[in-house]
Amino acid sequence: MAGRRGPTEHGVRDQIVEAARAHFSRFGYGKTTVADLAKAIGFSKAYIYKFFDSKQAIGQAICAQTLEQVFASGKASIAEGKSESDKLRRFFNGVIAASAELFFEDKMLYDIAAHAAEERWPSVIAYMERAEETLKAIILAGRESGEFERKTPIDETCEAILLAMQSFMNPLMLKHNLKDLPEDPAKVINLVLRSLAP
Amino acid sequence: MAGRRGPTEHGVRDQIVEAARAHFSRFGYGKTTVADLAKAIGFSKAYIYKFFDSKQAIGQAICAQTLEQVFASGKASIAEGKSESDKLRRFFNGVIAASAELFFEDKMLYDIAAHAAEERWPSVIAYMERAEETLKAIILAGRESGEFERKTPIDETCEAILLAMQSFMNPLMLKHNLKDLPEDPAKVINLVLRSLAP
DNA sequence: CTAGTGACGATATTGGCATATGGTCACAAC
DNA sequence: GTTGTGACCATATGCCAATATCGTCACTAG
Repeated sequence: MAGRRGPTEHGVRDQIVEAARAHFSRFGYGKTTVADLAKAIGFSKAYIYKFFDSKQAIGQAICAQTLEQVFASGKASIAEGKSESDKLRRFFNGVIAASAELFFEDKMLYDIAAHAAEERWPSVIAYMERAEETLKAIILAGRESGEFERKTPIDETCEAILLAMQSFMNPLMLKHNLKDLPEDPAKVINLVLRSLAP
Repeated sequence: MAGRRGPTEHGVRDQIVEAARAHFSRFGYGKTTVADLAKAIGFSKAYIYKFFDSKQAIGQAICAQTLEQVFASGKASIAEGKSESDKLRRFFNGVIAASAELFFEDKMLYDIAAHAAEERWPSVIAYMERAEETLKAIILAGRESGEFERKTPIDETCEAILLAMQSFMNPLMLKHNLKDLPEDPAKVINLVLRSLAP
């Protein structure tokens, strides 16, 4: 994990993350100081730096946590899918719905994610990689069952789909596309499914 | 035309636009004052306002001009296309190449376009509408010739394609996708063409 | 050794004030 | 009528000192 320090497993690290999540969510990243976090957990500011390289590293941790939840939401939506097409549709809808909810219900955390996307933080890279893995599994299953075409190289297919969905998957871009949810992503998903037809 | 005033055809209007283009390009929108423009054309600042509602209206004009050139670049690329698929590919590649060139060669003007996209200025709406028209013409021709499928409603097809290509067509989003040009858009175009297959 | 901190330097950030800028208007010249 | 402007106001911007914040380090306690 980038930006970490000291003992990997440690109660204080968890306390820091917990306090950071609460503060970032309520006051925003910019308006909370690491002194605030220190006060919240009852230690000195210097002690925080035994566990994290920087304030930004704490931001990374919160962002990773947040994106993890968004991703989990998409992953969970897959279960209800009856076919691989359906699973693909539900996966994207799930992720997008969770992202949009984050935007409306927890704007401060959303802004961290958007900033992370802009700066290409590892948490966003990891999030995209996991999305790609999940997508790949669905498509391979669909190819196996004859639901999808098999000619196009699998990696190109996955990359292309994620690029096409980028406007809705990437928090930085999604925020400019909120007004036509969920219709717009549905249109692109339909296009993607047409492109997957055997 | 939004933000305009006074005589539609007028030499001074053209002078203003010309001076604005030169100044915005060299110093940026923020760093050029309307007094600068007035001085450049040898009139008083007040006279500028006989032709434009606001400084932003001048920015709109420059942005419209810039996007017009980008669009024209894409439109011109179509001519060399041998098939409708080829035309579609060339159109997007042309637009994206022109946009990228603008980014690297005329960053100041690019920034105006990106800002316009963020604020949904009419010039950007018009640009997207023209792209949609052009795309629609190509697809209809392709449907006519049997090159493309005909089941999907034409408007949904066009909207979906533009949404899928948005990351590269929209200046605001393109700037985050410059590092993998032209491979990344090519992947999405391939996906789009697969989705159009009969 | 581990847990923990106060004090410190370097760098952001803020608040207020002077100035610059966007935009209007009444008016002059023709 | 059209062409053109200086003077003006309200707001935005730039600037600079005071302050706040980040991050480190030497150090203490057990």
